[in-house]
Amino acid sequence: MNFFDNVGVMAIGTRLRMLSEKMSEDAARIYEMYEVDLKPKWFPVFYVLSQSKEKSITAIANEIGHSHPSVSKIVREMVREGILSEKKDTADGRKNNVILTTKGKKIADQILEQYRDVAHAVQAMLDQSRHNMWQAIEEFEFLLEQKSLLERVKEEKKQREAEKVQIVSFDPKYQAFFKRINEEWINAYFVMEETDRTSLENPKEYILDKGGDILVAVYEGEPVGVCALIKMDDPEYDYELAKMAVSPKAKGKGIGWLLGKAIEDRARVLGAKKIYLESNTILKPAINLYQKLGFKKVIGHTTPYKRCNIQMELELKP
Amino acid sequence: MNFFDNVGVMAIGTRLRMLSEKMSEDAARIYEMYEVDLKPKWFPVFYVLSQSKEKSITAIANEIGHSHPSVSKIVREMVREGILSEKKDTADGRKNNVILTTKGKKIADQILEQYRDVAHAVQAMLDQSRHNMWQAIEEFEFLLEQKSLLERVKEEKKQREAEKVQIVSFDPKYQAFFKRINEEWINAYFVMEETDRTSLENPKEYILDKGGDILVAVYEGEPVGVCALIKMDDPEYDYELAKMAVSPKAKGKGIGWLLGKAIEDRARVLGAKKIYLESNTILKPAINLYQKLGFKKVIGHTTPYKRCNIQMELELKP
DNA sequence: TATATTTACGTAACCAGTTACGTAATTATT
DNA sequence: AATAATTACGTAACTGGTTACGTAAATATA
Repeated sequence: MNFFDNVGVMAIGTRLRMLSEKMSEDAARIYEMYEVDLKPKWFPVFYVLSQSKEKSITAIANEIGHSHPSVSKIVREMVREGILSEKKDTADGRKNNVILTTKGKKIADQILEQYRDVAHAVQAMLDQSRHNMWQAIEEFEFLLEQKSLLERVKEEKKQREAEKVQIVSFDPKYQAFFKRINEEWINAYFVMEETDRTSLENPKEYILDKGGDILVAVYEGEPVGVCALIKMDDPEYDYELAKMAVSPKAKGKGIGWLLGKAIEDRARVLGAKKIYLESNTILKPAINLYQKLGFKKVIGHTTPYKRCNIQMELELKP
Repeated sequence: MNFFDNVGVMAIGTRLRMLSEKMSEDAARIYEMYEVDLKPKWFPVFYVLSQSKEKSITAIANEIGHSHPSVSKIVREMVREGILSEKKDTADGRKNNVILTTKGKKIADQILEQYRDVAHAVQAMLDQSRHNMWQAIEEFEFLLEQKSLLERVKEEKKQREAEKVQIVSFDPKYQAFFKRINEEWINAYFVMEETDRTSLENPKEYILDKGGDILVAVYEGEPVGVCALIKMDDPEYDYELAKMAVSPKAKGKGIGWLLGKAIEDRARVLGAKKIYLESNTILKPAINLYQKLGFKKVIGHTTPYKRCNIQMELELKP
């Protein structure tokens, strides 16, 4: 079965399951060999009860990392075999406290030698390995706790896709996209204003010819995002970042960030010291992005747009 | 959940299963993220078919290490989704050849990026670990192939129990045991002969007083095996190993070997150069043991016992 | 004190695998 | 050519877990 050699780490989950199955198979026969009347699947429940007096179903479930119905079923089976006994908690009528019977305690004694032998055998295997599996599992679990596999893969995807995104200068062929993509988000949250219409319909006249710039994010040949840098007539600010929009189907590729960074570079080339923007706090992902780009909130500026309730600036270090 | 810290490597199987479950959980959402219409459990089947043209159910099962009913079920599901198509083998009417449909092939193209991202993410995790889990699994599987966990545990058990076995000199209190345990195996396979009766009933007179010896294996205070060294009146041999018997309930603890080794030492102390024995080839485990102890078959000796059809000797190096 | 929320736990249904078994086709043997 | 053994595969039942959901008890809140 050289399947795993070919498919590689992609199937690490499957491989783990198969290894665990192979080991559990032997487990049943090991119990038999020691004449211990315990099903392997009972072991975790049995173990925690052998270490403590009585425990409720959920307490056991939490300790061994099973769901409570699973523990419930296992306990029922073990009660039927006379290994455990149940009794309602006197203080809390919901709780079903479980405890080892005399028979159960006898098994706990018998099983001690089995523990020792199995632990020795497994330990010997681990010691013979160059890569210690027990510690490997521990580390792997730790890493998964820090960041799930899903998140890790998501990041890989984003990074790979970001590499396929190109930021290019505006070209008349992007005019329709530039207009549509901005109208979309404005109409979704607000209403179009006159200022929007003029600049979206005549970007050359109202943005480029005035010394501003427009950048377009292109993914697989298609425009997926835009951002404008508009020349301002202000003593404090040179340029305004505006008309930033990313196509919904291209979200999650880090395009906003790439556009923002490219606009920042462009402004720097144009000799700007500070850039300005206006937005609305209901656009949470946008505000978030601006913050990640380094923009800080400022107050005391007037705006021609009704929809804006927040102003931000970014100081450009050369 | 510090359960595993307490119970240790005993629960390595359970721990593997849980880790694999945690990973499979994310798998479903990863497929979703890539908009690939594939259930994670379909992946192994899908993968082998994407690498080859058509394959029969059992061929797939063998390759991915599943049972054939499992593959059969998965294939049915995938056919229902239009990912695979089946057609009877023309040469062999029993075979059900499965192949990717056009839709399936399209998925195979889509999934390539997912492979890459997942492989990268997992590889990054492995690279961050001091103990590489992928290689650890590989090594562990290799070790299990060499010798199963069951066998390893069996050996541990045997060794531990052998340590609890003591070999002591004969004492009249073992007389009843000496007689009974030998009668048992003789009656099971043969019939008691006059020579048996006299030596079993009067070991002092017929064995010890003539310069021989009897050793008893004691386990947890109980006699569980015996072996006699009988002085011979022969130009070639000094002593005969005889009346070796181990209690059935104490089998598998290596008691025969311990007795044999102890008898060998005893013979050496008594100045023997060679020891002799007679047995019957139907007693396979016994012959096996004698061989392991170093006895070699010899021919040309007469025996007072009807049941014996093989003679062996062991040369004692000082 | 009445009501809403949370907690403990059991039952039911599901899931992804298995083993057991039956049937039909093929291959080997007499 | 007839018969036996093997192989391919499907169905059914089982296994060891899960999630979903309902009920009853306990606790928090108005």
